[in-house]
Amino acid sequence: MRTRAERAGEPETTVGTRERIVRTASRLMQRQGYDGTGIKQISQEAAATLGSVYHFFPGGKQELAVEAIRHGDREFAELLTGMLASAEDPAEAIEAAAHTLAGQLRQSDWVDGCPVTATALGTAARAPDIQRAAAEAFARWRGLVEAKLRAAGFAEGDAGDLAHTVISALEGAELAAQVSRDETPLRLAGAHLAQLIRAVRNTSS
Amino acid sequence: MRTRAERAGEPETTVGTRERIVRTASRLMQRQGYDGTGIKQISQEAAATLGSVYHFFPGGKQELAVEAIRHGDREFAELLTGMLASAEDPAEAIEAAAHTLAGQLRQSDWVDGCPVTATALGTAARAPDIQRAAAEAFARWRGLVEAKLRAAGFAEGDAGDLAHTVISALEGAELAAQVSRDETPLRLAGAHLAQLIRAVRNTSS
DNA sequence: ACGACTCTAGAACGAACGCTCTATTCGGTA
DNA sequence: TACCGAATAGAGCGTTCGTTCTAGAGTCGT
Repeated sequence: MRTRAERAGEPETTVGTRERIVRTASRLMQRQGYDGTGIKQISQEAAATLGSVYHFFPGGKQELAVEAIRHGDREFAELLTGMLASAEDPAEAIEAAAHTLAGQLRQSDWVDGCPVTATALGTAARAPDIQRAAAEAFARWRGLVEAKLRAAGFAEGDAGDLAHTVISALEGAELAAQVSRDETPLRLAGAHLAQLIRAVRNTSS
Repeated sequence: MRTRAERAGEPETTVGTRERIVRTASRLMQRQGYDGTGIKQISQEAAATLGSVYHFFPGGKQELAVEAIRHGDREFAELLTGMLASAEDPAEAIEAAAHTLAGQLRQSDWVDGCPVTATALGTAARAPDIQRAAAEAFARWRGLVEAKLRAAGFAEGDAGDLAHTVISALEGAELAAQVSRDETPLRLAGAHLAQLIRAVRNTSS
């Protein structure tokens, strides 16, 4: 069922309670992790009540966390799609993506890292649902990079392998940058990934 | 003051209470994160009492977390030193390191990832001490890789830059492998890092 | 006008949290 | 032997946790 605001087709200025809860949960868990984020904090910052939270997510905190990860997944996938489209050459596009990520991370005062890592880490053993949602997110992002490489003429195997390393390296570099409060890891990862992509292109031609 | 067992020079079979607490805290926080790990759980699994924990760590949970990260730092530095010494060629050594990490991760049923990431993530904004200890760990590991590259003849700038990316990529690949419960990210990261190192060596010669 | 239903609202529950406190045991030194 | 500080031991503090519960407000078809 949709709320009045949604039915009226109002713009994003007013958003449904459920969506507000998911967005808030995603942002808070991204910053504080699963255990560091309380349901009450989520409901307060989302301007919702506990009743609403448990109405929309009868599965409780775990169900909410899964939805939060899926939200972060979609969010980053859109961002990545845009960044990959910024240049025809995949090496250039990925280096640009690294710089964009570095800028956003610095702008948030090194607080907003990967939207799924903090939530997934530490819950993997306890909550298979959360771990699975995080794995799906990684796989989706990898698929976007792979498609970009395939479109640029890379062979199927090379594209898949490179996509794995691109996502891993970006993820790790964002982590290192966040912990060190320094964008150098992301800058260097971007440059090295571009160099690696070009090296693989040359060896396979 | 040291305990009787330590003074007597007994082997690792008996270890002091303080060390036992630190090791347990490091292992638990590695798996469950900072907020997911309780002081009481640590004291129980370390076969110590709450009184002992607060006797050795009057700064409470935060002080204990800093010591836990430092412990993980030293532990991984030793592991990395050994892996880097396994081959003269740094490219081979790092690829071997990735494989070793993959094996250990799989062996722990994808539970024991990086010993500092889970603890540092989510506490960065709240606890500067913890964030600083994690940053120091990353810097130390990077220094080890840089020294290996320098010893193999890489120029200072190239070695430092590559070391950044090696640590970032290994970190991210371990994360991806843990979340996906699949060692492919670590295997590919090792192969690609070796390829990247060789490419840099050739361009600078 | 009216039941049916969705959603909002927040008090209250037991459990667990980090931490403080006092009491007790123990080994080394005077 | 007497003593002292290190270390152990755990009851209990106030707070917060995730969750449940009942009550009310808003909106629809009929």
